Amino acid sequence: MAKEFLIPNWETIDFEKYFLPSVAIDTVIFGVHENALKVLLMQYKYTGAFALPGGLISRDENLYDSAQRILTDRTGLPQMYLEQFFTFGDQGRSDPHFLKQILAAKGITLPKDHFLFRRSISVGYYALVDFTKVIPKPDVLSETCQWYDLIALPALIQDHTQIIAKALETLQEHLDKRLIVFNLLPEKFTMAELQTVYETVLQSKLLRTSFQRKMVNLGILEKVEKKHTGKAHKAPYLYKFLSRK
Amino acid sequence: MAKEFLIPNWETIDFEKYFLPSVAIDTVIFGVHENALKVLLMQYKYTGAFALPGGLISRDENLYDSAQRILTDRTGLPQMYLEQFFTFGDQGRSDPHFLKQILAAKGITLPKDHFLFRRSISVGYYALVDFTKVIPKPDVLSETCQWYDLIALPALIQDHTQIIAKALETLQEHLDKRLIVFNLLPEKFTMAELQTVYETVLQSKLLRTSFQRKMVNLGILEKVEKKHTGKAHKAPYLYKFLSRK
DNA sequence: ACAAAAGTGTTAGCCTTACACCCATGA
DNA sequence: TCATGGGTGTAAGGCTAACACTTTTGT
Repeated sequence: MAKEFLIPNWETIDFEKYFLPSVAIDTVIFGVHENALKVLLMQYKYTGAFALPGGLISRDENLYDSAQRILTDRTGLPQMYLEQFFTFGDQGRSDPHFLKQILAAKGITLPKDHFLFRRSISVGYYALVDFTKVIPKPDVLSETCQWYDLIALPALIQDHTQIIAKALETLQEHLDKRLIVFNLLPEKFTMAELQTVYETVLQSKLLRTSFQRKMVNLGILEKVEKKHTGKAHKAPYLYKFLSRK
Repeated sequence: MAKEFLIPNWETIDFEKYFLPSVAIDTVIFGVHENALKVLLMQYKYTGAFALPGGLISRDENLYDSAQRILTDRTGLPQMYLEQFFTFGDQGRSDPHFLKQILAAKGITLPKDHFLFRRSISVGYYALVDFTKVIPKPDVLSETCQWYDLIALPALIQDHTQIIAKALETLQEHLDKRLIVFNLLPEKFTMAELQTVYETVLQSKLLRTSFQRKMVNLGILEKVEKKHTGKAHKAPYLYKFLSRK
C-alpha cells in the first residue's frame, strides 16, 4: 500500500486514515562511485529545492518496514543494509514552505493546518547500497533523484544537512565495529578499492600496508583471483567477503 | 506547561491541541546503589502493572526538552545526563489495555479511538543519575515510582523490557567511548566503587590492577584524600572527576 | 630494465592481560 | 603480626604505525 499513493487527489484523501500523524522517516542513502562517497538526493518540482528521500509511516506498517519501503521506492532495490541512527524532533525543523509552493504550483490548495503541514518528528535511517545496482527514481514531489558527492552537497531543506552529518558520524562509528563496508561494494573488489571506501567514509588517509594486514587478519576476506588491469604493475588480487565466518 | 496537566478532566481535554499525536517518549533512568545497577519504574494504579516513565511531547517543545521535562518530573533533578538511544515503532507495541483499565477504574470513559489509545512510536532516552540525589515521584497514572534491580526486573507492559535491554546495550557501548560513568557516582568515590559500576554496567568482572591503571592513565581522575573506613586494611584514596581536561 | 602498484617482513610503541609483590591499617 | 584490601612493578601478547623490502606486470 502507499507506494504511489500520493498521486491522486490531495484535497480529498484522508491522510490521517492511512498514515501516522506527526511522524515521518528520512533516509540517507550512501553509495560509493569513482572513489567518492555519494548520497542520493531528490530535487523538488517547481522550487528546485533539494531534500533527502523520505516518507510517511503507514498505520499498518512497522517503522523499519516503512523505511525499507521508502528506500525500495527510491532505489529499486528489494532490500539493502539499513540502520536507524537518530530521531530528529526540534520544533523548528518542520518547514512546509517548499511543499506549499509545489502544491500551489500544481494548483492544489490545502487548509493551513493540513496534516502535511504540521510539525513532525523524523526518524532517520541510513542505508548502504551497491552504487551500480541502484536505479534512482524520483517521487511525486520531485523532478529528479540523483547521486551527489558528500563533499559537495547542495543546500538542503529543513535540517537535512544536519541529518546527513549525523548519519555519516554514525556510519563512521559502525564501520569497524560491525562489518558493513561490504554493502557499499560489488561482490568482488580489490584491496585498494576497499581501502578507498574506508578512507572516504572516515575522511582520513590510511596506511596501505597496515590496512592490508588488518583486513586480512579479520579473517573475513577470501582471495579469489588476480585481476589484470592492463597496467604496468603487479596485478592485484580480487577479494570476496565471507558472509558467515 | 503540561507538568501536572494530566490531572483534570480527561473527557474534555483536547490532547491533540497540546501534544503531538502518535509519538511518545519512554525513559530508562539508571542509578547505582549498593553495588547494583537500578532502573526507575512506575507501578500503575489499580492494575499493578509496571512501566517505564514516559510521556507526551508538547507541541511547543523540542524533543530533547520533552525528555528532560519528563525526567525532571520523575526524579526531581533539574538536569541530568541524557541520551537518545533508539526509536521503537513496531505496530504491535502500543497496547492501551492497562490505560483503559485504569481509566475505567477511575470511572472515566473515552472513545475507543481516543488519542491516548492509538498506536504510537516511542523515542527512547536513557539517563544517568546520582542515586542519592533522586526523589522518585509517581505520575497521575501510577501508585509508586521506585528503583528496581536490573537483574531482577518485574514483568513490564508493552515492549518496555526490550527498551531497557536496548538502553543497557547502548550504555555499554558508550561507557568507554564517552566518559559518562561519573554521572552515576557522587562527587568523590574510591577506585573500587568506580570499578563496581563498570562491572555492573558491563556485567562482567574486570581485573582490579588493570582497571586501576587504565582509569589513572585516562588522565581524568584527581586523587583527593584518603578515606579511612575503619576496616583493617590500607585506606583507599578518594578520586574526583576532572570536569574539563 | 624500469617504473608503478601490490604484497610481505620487521621493528617499535602502546595497551591489555596476568600475576607477583609491596604498603597501610586495625584487630 | 597477621589478614585484608589498596596500590605498583613487570613481563607477555596483540594490534597498529612506520618504513624497508620484494614481487609482478606492461612498456
